[in-house]
Amino acid sequence: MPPGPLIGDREREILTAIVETFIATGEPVGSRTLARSNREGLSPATIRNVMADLADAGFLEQPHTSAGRVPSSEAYRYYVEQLTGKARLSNADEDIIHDSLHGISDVQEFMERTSHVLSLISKNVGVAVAIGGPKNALEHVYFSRLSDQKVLAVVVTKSGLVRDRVLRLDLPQDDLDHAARFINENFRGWTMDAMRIELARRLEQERSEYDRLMGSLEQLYRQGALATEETAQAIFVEGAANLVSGEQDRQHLQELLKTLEEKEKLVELLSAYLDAKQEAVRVVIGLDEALPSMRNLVLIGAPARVNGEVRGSLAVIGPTRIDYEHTMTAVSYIARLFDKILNESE
Amino acid sequence: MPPGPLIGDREREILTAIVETFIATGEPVGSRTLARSNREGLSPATIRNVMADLADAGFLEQPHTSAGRVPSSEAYRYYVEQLTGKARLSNADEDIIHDSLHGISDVQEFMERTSHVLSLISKNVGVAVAIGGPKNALEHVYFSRLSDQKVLAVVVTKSGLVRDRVLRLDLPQDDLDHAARFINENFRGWTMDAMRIELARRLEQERSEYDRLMGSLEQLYRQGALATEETAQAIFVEGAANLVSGEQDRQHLQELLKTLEEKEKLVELLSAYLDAKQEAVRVVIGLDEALPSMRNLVLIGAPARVNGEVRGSLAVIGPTRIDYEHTMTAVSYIARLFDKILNESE
DNA sequence: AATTGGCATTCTCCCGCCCTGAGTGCTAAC
DNA sequence: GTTAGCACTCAGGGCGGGAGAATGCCAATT
Repeated sequence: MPPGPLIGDREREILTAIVETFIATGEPVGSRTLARSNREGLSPATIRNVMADLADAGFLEQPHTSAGRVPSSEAYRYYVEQLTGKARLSNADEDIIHDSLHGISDVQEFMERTSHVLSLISKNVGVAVAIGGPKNALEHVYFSRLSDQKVLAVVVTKSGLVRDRVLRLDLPQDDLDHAARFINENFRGWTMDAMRIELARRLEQERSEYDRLMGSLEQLYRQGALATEETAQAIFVEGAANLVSGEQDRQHLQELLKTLEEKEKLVELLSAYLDAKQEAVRVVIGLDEALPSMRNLVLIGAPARVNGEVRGSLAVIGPTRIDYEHTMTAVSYIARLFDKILNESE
Repeated sequence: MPPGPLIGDREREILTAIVETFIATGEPVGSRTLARSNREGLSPATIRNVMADLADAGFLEQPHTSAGRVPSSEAYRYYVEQLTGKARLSNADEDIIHDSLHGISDVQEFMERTSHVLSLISKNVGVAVAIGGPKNALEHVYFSRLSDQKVLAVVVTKSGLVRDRVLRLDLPQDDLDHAARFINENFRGWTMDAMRIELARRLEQERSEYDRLMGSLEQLYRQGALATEETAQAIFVEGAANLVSGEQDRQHLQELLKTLEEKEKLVELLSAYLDAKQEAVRVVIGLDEALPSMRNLVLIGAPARVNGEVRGSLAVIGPTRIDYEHTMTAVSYIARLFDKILNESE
């Protein structure tokens, strides 16, 4: 091996071969197996030498002395990096995707279906989040009295997120209508953030003089009628069952499933690793840094954009032994589709 | 044993003892263990005789010759039947429940939290469904144009279910407003079912003469703006991870988790076993009749009513080895709470 | 100098074996 | 009706001994 931890052609080829056969078989791969499958006729002994080097460099690990080698996290990272990204989805997969996502017009529905589709074609866990960030533009609001104590507030944003909540509030329908009209006329098209700030300012300003409209607005505002969480509006997780076959340790499996049920944690995870700036698919290897129960799992995700604006993220969570190329292609395909489908429906 | 499959006092006592220790330990229970724990000093031999009788009657099964006995489904049914139902919830449990369900005012939110609470205190799978049946009374509807091609339709029922959907429809806001006003003025308080039937009748009647309002109504109706599914509006399942420790067979576990992800199947299951007439908690042993993947599981559920009207159902799904008394108490406690909490907020 | 063949060595996994312990069923005695 | 005793059955755990797969190293080969 040349000086330094640099990897030459031969090493690279063998490393990817190891990673690929390990992904395929799930068992530690030895020099003999490798020699057979390798197109250039290298002898097991040669390969052993290379493998020893790779092990020194931290790319391979040995479960025990007389077992084959297993790729380390570093190896997976390296492997993913040198993928061409030129792979295409099979027709069957494309059909599944199009059948499921055809004719959808709002973000939440898209995400719901997407988590399902992703879990289906990746045979792993599909995750999709619809984000209602502060930059979201207000389409309109709508208040309606349900009963003495309850008011239904519906906030619709331009991005197609609908948020309804029931408030404990006792205002007559007339006042509600006035408040809604005021907001719709003054703030349509504003970002939710800007709207809230400006509204708060005006409320402050006119606090002294009593005004019926301002009174209603204040009450509504206080009760959070206009809040759209900065974090997720909706998160969809599907295919948890697929992890059963992979994970060996019973205890661990249980923790894992518990974590997948805690939606907030997952949202954090996604937002921690998938940032708005990134363009394409990102692969995160070693999720246990963020969530200990997720050791041995990887995340393959991408932001979902419409006209460059992030509206959510989608991802597959699976074992390190996942089919990287296929999953990455699928995720990126759906991410692009997201833009296309929601664009034409707006 | 007296003639016929009748069970005497002695038999009953031993049977419940077997069921209880099996639930506690999870291992086949033998005559010796039973003799020790039994308050009246019966010898193992005597117990053996009784056990043989019980086995003949179909209440006990033997995994293999030299193992103890395991209760059959029949035994569990019998056991549940003879429970007094007088048990009270622990303070800790009551606190958890009240903390989680305090101050909730709509059905969907209640159900969401309930599934969580149930899974927490039963340490099994908590399920809760909010039903928007055809008997649901219309509160009001609301239509709003989102873009050229899209219309948001919100239907609110008296029971507090909110259903929004985005339609592909191109009507001006004015027409939408007219349509909404028409429906609200004419049909407020009608059941969704009756409303749809009557509306269809009127549309049919006035089909010949062109009317702008009727035109809009027809389009909205056609697009399903007013449909509230007869089945569930929302189903919440939580605690699937709890099944991991119980189920031994890997394959089976996987099927099980898959089934739990298929919400429709679960709704069917609940509606099949929990009928509106029943008053209190029902225990269903042997779910595999309905869903094969659910062998070895039981369902402990109850309808959730407000003022006698069914608004949903809640249940715990767990292994046959579940703590029946505790779970039944919890389910019935929350079912009663449902009535109380939603009553006072209306 | 890079490859390769050979060989001793080191492990895990699996199979068969035996033994132990728990539990039953039956029979005879109380 | 209850109990003690006893022969019998069977799963599970511990032990031992290959078989098989890999490795590491060394010496031979190109």
